[in-house]
Amino acid sequence: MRNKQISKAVIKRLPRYRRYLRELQKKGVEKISSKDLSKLIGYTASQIRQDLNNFGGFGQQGYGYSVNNLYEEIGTILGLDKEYKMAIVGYGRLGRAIANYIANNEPKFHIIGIFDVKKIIQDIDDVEFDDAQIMTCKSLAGFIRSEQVDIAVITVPAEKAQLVADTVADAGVKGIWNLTAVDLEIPAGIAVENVHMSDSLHALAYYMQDAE
Amino acid sequence: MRNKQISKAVIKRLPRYRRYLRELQKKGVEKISSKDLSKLIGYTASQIRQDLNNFGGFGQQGYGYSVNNLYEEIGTILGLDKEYKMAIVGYGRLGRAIANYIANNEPKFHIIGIFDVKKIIQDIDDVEFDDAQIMTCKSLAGFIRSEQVDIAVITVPAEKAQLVADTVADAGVKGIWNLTAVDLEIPAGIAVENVHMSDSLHALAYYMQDAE
DNA sequence: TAGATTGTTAATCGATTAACAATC
DNA sequence: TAGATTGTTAATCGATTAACAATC
Repeated sequence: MRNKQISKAVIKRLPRYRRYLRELQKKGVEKISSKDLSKLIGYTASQIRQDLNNFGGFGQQGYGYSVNNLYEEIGTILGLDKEYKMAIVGYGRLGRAIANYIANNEPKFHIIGIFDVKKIIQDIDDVEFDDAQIMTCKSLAGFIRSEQVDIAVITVPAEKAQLVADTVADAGVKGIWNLTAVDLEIPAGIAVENVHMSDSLHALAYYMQDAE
Repeated sequence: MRNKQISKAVIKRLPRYRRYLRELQKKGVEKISSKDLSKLIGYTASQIRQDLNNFGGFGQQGYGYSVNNLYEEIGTILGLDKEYKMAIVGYGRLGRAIANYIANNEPKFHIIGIFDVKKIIQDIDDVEFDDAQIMTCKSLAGFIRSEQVDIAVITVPAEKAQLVADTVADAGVKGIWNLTAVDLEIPAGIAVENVHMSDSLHALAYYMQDAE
């Protein structure tokens, strides 16, 4: 547990800062001021400095921020300097899309197990996931315990989601990434992040009324 | 354009209210007070009443809210009483997962066109999407114009995302649902909603540090 | 009517923005 | 050194919560 409680709004902005810093890095930009970053990212310079100073003084007066350094620092704050063992539960279309994304874009996150109601003999998409096995859900709890899985990714149908969550929580995962359309009840001490795609689509419908 | 500007925080909660009301509806619950809804959904009763009263007085003193009525009202506020024509741009694993989700769960959203760099002769997943054709991206702008597509769903690789956004914006879509890992620059008057899955995963990593 | 619960105003809390002294 | 820009405190703004009169 950290000393100061950082608001969710701040945490939600960190990955975004990191993405923009990565782009700057790619372009070979070495330093950036909060003012220039503000123009790029759309937050006020003041907010950028406030956000970063929750975690330490990463800048230098009169100079700005080192792009490389700040990128690394934010990674560390987020915990992206560590390695994570993941199990994907539910290997339908969404499960496969997520597995593919992680395998190709998230080097710190390792898919070590894939679970589905049926054992799928062969990955039809023919992708390698750190030699992850595809297993039936029966072996889920045992696998999480024995392999010390850190994160369970839940992509099962809505009506199965809570059952899966209970199982993986009980088996000792530290985090749950919930991609189903339901809110899960999770014991305190286990982190949960939701990607509610339907909520996002419905918000889009709302904003389209204003548009034209 | 509406008279009062409603904050994004409120809009983000509406789909969630609607989901819980749908569950109550399924269970045959006819009325609910803000107090009971609060217990269920986790927002304060005060906030629930404030949120709803941005749009009108849907309740009745001494009684509460009619579940059916409130469900319908929120749907109308969100614009879910209308029909939307959609084009999916990028038909990889994520595009297929999204197409499948929409076809099976979102009756008001109609996929009328699917675009990819290559024309895929046959949908390998063998799903019907309102007879949507699969076409190459070359025909994208023309299709959007002639078919009056309302929403473009962007699931192409990050480096192509802005190009696609420019194309569909220019061709006259009213909304863009962005599932790529980049932020898009979109002309004012076109609604955008982002599902940044990688940001969500990175936030999860952060919260796992507090957990244990 | 009495009890319950809304709709709405007022109070509080937290987050964002502005300002500026510190300092590179 | 002079100029630039941070780190941080203070001011403002907006969102959430509390309170209660209105009313079903």
